[in-house]
Amino acid sequence: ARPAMVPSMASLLDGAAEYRPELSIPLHHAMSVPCEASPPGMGMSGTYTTLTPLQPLPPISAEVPPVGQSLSPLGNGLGPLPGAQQGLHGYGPPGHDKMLSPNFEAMLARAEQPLPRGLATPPAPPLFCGGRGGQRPPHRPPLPPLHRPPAAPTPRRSGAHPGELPRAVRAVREPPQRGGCPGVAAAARPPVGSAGRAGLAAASPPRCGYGDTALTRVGRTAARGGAGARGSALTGEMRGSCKRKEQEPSKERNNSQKKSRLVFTDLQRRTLFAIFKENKRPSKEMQMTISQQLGLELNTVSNFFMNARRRSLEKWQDDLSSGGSSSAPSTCPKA
DNA sequence: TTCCAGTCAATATG
DNA sequence: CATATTGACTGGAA
Repeated sequence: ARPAMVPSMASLLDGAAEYRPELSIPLHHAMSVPCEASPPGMGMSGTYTTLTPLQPLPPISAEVPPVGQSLSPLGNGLGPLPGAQQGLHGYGPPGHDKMLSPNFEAMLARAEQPLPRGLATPPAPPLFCGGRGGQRPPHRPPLPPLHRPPAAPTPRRSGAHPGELPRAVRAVREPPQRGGCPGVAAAARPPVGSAGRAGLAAASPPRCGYGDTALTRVGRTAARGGAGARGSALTGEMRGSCKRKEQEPSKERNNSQKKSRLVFTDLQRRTLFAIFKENKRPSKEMQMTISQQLGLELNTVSNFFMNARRRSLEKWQDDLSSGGSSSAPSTCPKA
């Protein structure tokens, strides 16, 4: 009983196939998402996630041990997601809400960049140029209240995109870690209490590229008792935000527990971006599936899309205001 | 209930 | 070390 899956989605995430020769399945090279903005010399084609329909997707489960969720691949051979939505529906029709900023592709491009690991890695161009964030960017005045640009009318709750869900999010595979760190992805979601990785992280050199992200965060993550804690556990406490900033910083901060920010693995990031590119607002079911397949929490996935939507917009506005033509360069002109 | 804007703070990068 | 990036959290609104 597999509801229609989004073919586009599946094809969407193609390109990563090469990572796993063993699984080498003819991926639909038809549309590797990112190619458009891929930086020269770096086709992301090689670094993509493969969400092909009906592909065995053991990788994730293997590399990203879901804390409590079983990432059963929705596909052949793999059991249906346990609680899950075998029948995902809700994937917006591909290309549905394309409210991407013209430059958004840069984002994808970045996401698609090959792992920096040892390879010639192009300097990752800043995606959301000007990345603003909470920290007042020295060069960037606080963004004025964003008034949604006409061009990107966010269909509030567009009733969900009646789309199909890519059964896709299934065969996500971790690119071969060039450095030889197999299964770094696992770090993305360290099993609760997986302190073991701490050592690894410690050993790893600090600056690793996205590809290494997983490792990068491990150290702290482990320290905090596992990323699993993220989200729920940390709810509130460590996150001094908005109004809560007043609270004493040291107070609820469980002493030694420094909250570590989750850093998506290359695979996760790419997959998410790829999906985002197709569907800015995946349905809940879809998000759940994605989360399961990627070994992330639903909140995380949800946050990702939320941030992506917002940031892609900001980026866009930014470009516009900068006088940049919307089709501006994928790279941040400013700065 | 979900989404968003505003923010924070951990990370990544130069 | 300074700055940029980005995942996450909060309160409020729809």
